[in-house]
Amino acid sequence: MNKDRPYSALVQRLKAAGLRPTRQRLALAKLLFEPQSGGDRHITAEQLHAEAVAGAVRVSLATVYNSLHQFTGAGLLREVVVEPGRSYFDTNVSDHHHFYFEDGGRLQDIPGEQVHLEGLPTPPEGTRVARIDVIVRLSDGESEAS
Amino acid sequence: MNKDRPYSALVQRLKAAGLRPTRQRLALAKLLFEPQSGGDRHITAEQLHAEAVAGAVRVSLATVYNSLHQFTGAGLLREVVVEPGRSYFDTNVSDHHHFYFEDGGRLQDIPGEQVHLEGLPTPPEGTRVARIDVIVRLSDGESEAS
DNA sequence: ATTCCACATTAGAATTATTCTAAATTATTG
DNA sequence: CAATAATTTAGAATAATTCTAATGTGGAAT
Repeated sequence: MNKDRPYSALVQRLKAAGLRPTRQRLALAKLLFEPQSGGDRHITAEQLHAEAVAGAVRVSLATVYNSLHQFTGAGLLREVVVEPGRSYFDTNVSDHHHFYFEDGGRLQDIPGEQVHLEGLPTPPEGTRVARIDVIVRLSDGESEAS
Repeated sequence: MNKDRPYSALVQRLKAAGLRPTRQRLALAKLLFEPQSGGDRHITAEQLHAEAVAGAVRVSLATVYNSLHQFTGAGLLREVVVEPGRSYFDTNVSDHHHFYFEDGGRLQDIPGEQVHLEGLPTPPEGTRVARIDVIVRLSDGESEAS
């Protein structure tokens, strides 16, 4: 009784991205993009896999990795690298930046509109700017200047 | 005939950092910080280990990792994370940013003075900004706007 | 509907970067 | 020079991710 109504919006998104709307991709997309379960999220492959398993979705870790990379390639996700040996995937693909809480390893979005970056040199000949990442690393402790 | 004159400047740097100037730390520091061999460098543990071995320095990979982390903790190096699963160590610890060439995986410094970042929100209560990383990711191909 | 086939999924092995462990070595201090 | 504590080391262990080869599945064509 929940097999008959496909999540049409998600199906469309996947199709538009050239990805077959398979059972597992749909389930993962739902976890990632449906507002009630997610909204803006920063999630690792392991975490998403755990969520899927907890939600009675049968999907392998390999498929979670495959899907995350395919979604990223299709512009549905953005990969954020903050620490060596662990990748976060961000469901917010609009232009924005991040706070990173070093104690705890959590990420938080900083809207892109309010931040202005000036004085960057022009990229070398033959290259173009694919993306600019700004990561503000935070530690526990009050800032010193009063 | 090169054992008697210690690289006093490096010895001092290590001592000042609370690290014993051992044979291997000294050799690694030389590779990292001596202008002729290095200057501003972005290097991985594996690369540094290979250089050491090539230079007839007997040092284990574990010690290279240990030393890199100790140097980083002491403020002699800065760790730069650009891609999952690989850490670069930057011998330039002054305030600056990076170009990252996605095709090829190379890093290049962008001097900090010329870049201005405005409109960042104040960090949440109880935290302070440890560092701000700006990574401009470059792909091959000319920028589209003429 | 059934068949077919390219695309997807999977379990488990393999790989890669890094960290850990416990023993051997070495720098420093007395 | 001996004692002590820090350091180094080889190799095992871990962690995240990717690969592989076999099996399963979506959807177009019949």
